[in-house]
Amino acid sequence: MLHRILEERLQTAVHAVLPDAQTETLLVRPCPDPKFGDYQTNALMSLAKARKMNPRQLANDVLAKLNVTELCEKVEIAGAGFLNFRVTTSAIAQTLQSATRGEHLFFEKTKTPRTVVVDFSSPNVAKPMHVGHIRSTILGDSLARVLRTLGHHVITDNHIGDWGTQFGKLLIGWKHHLDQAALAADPIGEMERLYKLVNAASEQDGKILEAAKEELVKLQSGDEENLRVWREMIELSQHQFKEIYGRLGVQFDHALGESFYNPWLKEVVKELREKQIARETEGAIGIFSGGSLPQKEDPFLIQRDGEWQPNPCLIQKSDGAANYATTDLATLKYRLETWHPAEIVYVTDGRQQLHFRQIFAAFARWHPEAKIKLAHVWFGSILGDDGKPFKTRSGETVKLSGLLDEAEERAFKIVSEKNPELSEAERKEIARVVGIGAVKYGDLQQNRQSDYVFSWDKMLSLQGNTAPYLQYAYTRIKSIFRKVDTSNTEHRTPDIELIAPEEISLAKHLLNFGLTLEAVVEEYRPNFLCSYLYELAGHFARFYENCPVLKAEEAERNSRLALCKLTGDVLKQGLELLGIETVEQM
RNA sequence: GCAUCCGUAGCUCAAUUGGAUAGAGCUUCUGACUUCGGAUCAGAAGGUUGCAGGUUCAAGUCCUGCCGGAUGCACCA
Repeated sequence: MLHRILEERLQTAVHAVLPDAQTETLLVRPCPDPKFGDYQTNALMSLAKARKMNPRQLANDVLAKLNVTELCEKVEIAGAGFLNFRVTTSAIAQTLQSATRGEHLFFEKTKTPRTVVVDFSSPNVAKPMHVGHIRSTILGDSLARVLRTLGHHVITDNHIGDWGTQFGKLLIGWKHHLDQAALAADPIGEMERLYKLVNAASEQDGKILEAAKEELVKLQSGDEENLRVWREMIELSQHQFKEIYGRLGVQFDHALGESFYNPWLKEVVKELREKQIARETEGAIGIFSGGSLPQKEDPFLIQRDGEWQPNPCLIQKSDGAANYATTDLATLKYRLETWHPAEIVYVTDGRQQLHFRQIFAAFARWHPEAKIKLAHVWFGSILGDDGKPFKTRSGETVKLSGLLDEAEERAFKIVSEKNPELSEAERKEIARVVGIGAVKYGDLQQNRQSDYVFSWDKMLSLQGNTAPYLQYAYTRIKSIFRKVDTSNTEHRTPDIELIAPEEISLAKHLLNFGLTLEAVVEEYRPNFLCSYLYELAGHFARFYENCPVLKAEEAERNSRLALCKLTGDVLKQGLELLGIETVEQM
């Protein structure tokens, strides 16, 4: 890509002036404002600062050594020491040309592929999936898609909650209050009812809580009857997962639930005790500070009344049972030994930040030889209009299936209004793609770390910066190609000439696709891709308004057709990376 | 109390991690060719980035102190 070549030239020039300069910092980025140029670098300023040089003087020296004559019409020094590149339209056209020949789609596969495990979604057995699961599911899926497309070896794993203490209560409910008819009609609803029933009862009555704990112990020690019920609950839940993931188009390579790691839990605790990373505390076993980290960065310390107090991570409860942390450590070790990843990405909500800091720090002490990047990709909470954690008026969470239903219904109403001549089946299919796309885009489009104010209208919005806007741009392109005689394939690799300003800015934007994908992976933030695609659709819409394609003279028409084709390809690929489908017409 | 995150236009959010004149959408108002698909496009209006200092060529972004909010802090996951 153009910016890569500029980067290489810049690095050569800088090394001619400063032989010891660090290459990684010499980056070329798109200009924030086209009036400055197409690409810029600000690296010379920090370089000059570190060496106490005059930044503009350094820029001058570098510029004298810089050879980009065949790519740029001019390179200017601006401000405190920016270097602004104005590239020639023929250099842009050549890049587009190579794309029409199928050599690339404005991105390059990585030269250093890594194995990356992406852990996301993680719903609980016997509970309905609700809006809270959507962020993890969609974020994780999108990150996995982008990583994979850039050439990394990705393993997705759904760490299902199938082994928690909730099963004690569920077992009590199942044995004493099960309504078979309700279970047949709505298994998740019935299991949820049972859980709530017993949970409420156990808050009133300590005996019920005790009984629930006993059922749990029986389950975990292999009681036949309890295992049978437990398996049935999982089986019933699988149907729900399958349905939701099917609708969302999300697939996992593995779905190793918490129960999968049960056989290793004792050993994890034993090893950690032997290595003196964990020790007994008030009957339980916990991991304490290793003392190697600065106190402020140590996740096993907390400041209380001006003094540093232990903040242990418990890996075994006083009743001898393991917990969440134990399972996570066993999981980590299993993944490391099974898949040998260079990186594991955990997509969960931000409330688990301390937990993961502890897990990562504990693992580093447990297996100091392991060279692995552990990333907690966290996201904000879903809030109601009142700024508090989101609940419906009756105190329920919004169920994911209902959300998706409503999204499709709203989209169906709009499609039917706009295109009543389409058959119902066609409108249903378009509504599915548009509705689900809107929900996904609404989520991915914002910075994941921001808290999330839930609103039906916003989540299901079909106007403005939304998936339908991008999908619509795509259908306009497809519509053009329906009107072209496709038996004449001449338009596929025509000479591309960029003359109109709308053509040029559209073409320039296409070149930044790869840069965007790299940023998405670097920061684990698909919203960069959303912004990119939204701008791309905007550039296309302006091009479309101002540059007739089919009515143009042959050479110009072929050039513009090629531009349309490439825009369509990038839109489709980009949306696909967000997990969003496209339709030919809508 | 301590920790993490946040406070940006009337509302909902961006801002490529320290870069140039803080950008979008929604809302409001004005306009557009007898449409290569109007689910579109152009324009206007809207800001002391919570407050006060500091660091530097440059601060929404980093540091300090306040104010306000969310979340987490020992046997839930």
